[in-house]
Amino acid sequence: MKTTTLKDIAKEAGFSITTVSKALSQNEHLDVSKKTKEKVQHIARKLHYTPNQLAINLKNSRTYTIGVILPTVVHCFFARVLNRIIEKAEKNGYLVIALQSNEKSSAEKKMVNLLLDKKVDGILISLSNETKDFTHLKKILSKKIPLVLFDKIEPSIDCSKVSVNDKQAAYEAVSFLISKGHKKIAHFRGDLNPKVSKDRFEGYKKALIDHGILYDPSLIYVSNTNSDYEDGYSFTQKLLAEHPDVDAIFTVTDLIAIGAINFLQKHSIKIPEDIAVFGFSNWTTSSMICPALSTVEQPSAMMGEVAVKILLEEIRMQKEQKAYNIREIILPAKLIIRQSC
Amino acid sequence: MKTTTLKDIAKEAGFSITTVSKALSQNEHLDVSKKTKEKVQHIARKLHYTPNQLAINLKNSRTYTIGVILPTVVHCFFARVLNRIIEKAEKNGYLVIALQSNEKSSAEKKMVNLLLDKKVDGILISLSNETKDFTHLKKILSKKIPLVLFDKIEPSIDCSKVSVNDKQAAYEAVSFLISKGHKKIAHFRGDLNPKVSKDRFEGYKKALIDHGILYDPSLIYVSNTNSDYEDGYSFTQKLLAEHPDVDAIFTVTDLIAIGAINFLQKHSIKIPEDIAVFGFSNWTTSSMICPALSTVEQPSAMMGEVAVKILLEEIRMQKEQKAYNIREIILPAKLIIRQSC
DNA sequence: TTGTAAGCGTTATCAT
DNA sequence: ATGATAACGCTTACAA
Repeated sequence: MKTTTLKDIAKEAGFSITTVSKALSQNEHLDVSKKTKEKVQHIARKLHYTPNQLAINLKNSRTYTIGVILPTVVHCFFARVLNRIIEKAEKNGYLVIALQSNEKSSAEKKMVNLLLDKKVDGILISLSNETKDFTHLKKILSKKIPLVLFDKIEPSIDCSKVSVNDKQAAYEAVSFLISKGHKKIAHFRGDLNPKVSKDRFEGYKKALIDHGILYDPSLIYVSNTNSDYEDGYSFTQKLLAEHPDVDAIFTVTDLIAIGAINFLQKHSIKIPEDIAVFGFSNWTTSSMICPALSTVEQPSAMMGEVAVKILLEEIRMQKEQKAYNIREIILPAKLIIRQSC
Repeated sequence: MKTTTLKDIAKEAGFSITTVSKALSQNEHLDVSKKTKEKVQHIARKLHYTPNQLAINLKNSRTYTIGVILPTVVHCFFARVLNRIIEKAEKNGYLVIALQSNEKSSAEKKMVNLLLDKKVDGILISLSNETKDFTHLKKILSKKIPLVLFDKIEPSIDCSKVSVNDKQAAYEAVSFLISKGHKKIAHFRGDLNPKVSKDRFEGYKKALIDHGILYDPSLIYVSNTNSDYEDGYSFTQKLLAEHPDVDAIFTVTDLIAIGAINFLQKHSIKIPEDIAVFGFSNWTTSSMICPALSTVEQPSAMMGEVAVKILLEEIRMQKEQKAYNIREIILPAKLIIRQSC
């Protein structure tokens, strides 16, 4: 069964396509007599008319679609962000095309092109760890497509950004450990590139220094594989061998922390009495293991919400040909203290 | 800077739009002289021409976009499925619009309409628990849009389906518990509606019967809130009060099992010596808690992969006006035995 | 109040 | 080998 178009309605109603279009338009001040309007609308309903979005898209050069590129959806944090992005976008009449870079810069670039081809109205990106060249982002901007970076952002790019104050959160977490009497605090950090990893590391260092504890580089272990959990486990083993007197571990992610906890438990080392553990991210898992992991709660949903909100505003401004200022939002994270410290 | 169109190239090259279109087309046997072709392609590159997909979409009535509706992305299983769907779709030139029903039937219906309006080429749905009326699915089919249901499927709908053999997996899990000597096995099940919950329950029952154990309805606890974890915890408490001699618990999801484990641990009940626990779904968490949870691994990625594969095939057939047969794939699940039993 | 015609950017058909 | 024209379905000046 062929889908009905304005033409079909026009034929049936005995009006021109134009009049039918007007009669069906939301636009109130489009002179059509009440009678015609009703007749047309009635026929439209009878024939199950739905406007062909493709045609409207072409006409308006808008798709009411936004694209999202994130490292992966199989990750609590990103899943929560995406969840809120989809919800909020839909509530505002936008659909979301989701894409995953899997931390590959090349994939990210390709996906930007796909979205540009698709003529999405705006793009949201959480950069891959690997991304060091930003021409693809500049390309988006040069086409005047609104772009908002979130979580993994790049300061040098001239677009709105939403991120979490990782450094501050790490600072607070380590300060908390210190306030509990811990003095020799190891840090299991992530690779150098992602800004978040660097920020958390710096927060750690600053907390030590501010509290008069000497920063000891040998207490730092860098995870650059993708197996956080295993790294947490093996780093702890190594750490205990190298620093038997360590009394706390602060990790860059919960997963690493959980690996650490499992090693400690397997070797009957008491948490937090012998060694305290502090994670970062508040994975679902973290509240369910025992001892439950103290960690930093990142405002994931909030991040998604703010990112779409800004993007949609920019899309609107853009459409109305108005200039808009880019915004850089830094959301606060908060400590969640459980039993592991 | 205005985006370049065929018109711009035509003007610059001194050819008609038609010729330019032909010169740029993939279609080889479209008589254009080698010289013109090269000239046109050169100019196209110079002007950074990219075809306007919107126009092509309108022309072809295709969008190379598929829609996915699932209960939520914030769930290991669905995130993994979605992950693979996105990947596989993209590899085949399709983009994915993701939508979440949050287990609301009304939302699901609305989203189907959104996707239909957007003229997606095909739709993938994992039904919400609440969905009992299927007119929205029939609407999709009546428009000849390929539809594939996965995981939460509805047998009565005439479309392809991909699901997991939940009943068989539950049967094997419970049989395993029995083989380990457990005789009084409780079951924490989910609500009645989702087919998966029913299937797992039936597998449980069948295993008991087949092994000569009397099915005792008082050992069944039904979780119909959305707080699986808490239910697992409180059900265990209740269970121990009502059946102090219970020796194993089989749960409909890992989350419930983890709730149970935490209660048992808090009350120093040994796992699996006093009570064994068997979950279902293999959440990431399950391997990280202690004792690590024995569970059923569902082939999530495989499910996503198979679902898109079938959908894309049907889209192709549909486009070529060929008839196709619907397929019903049932994927096997496998037991993962860890320390909790 | 209603209708004609042009246009969005592309491609297919049919001349030339 | 190249090009004019129509068509996809809709919107919107501009006429009538």
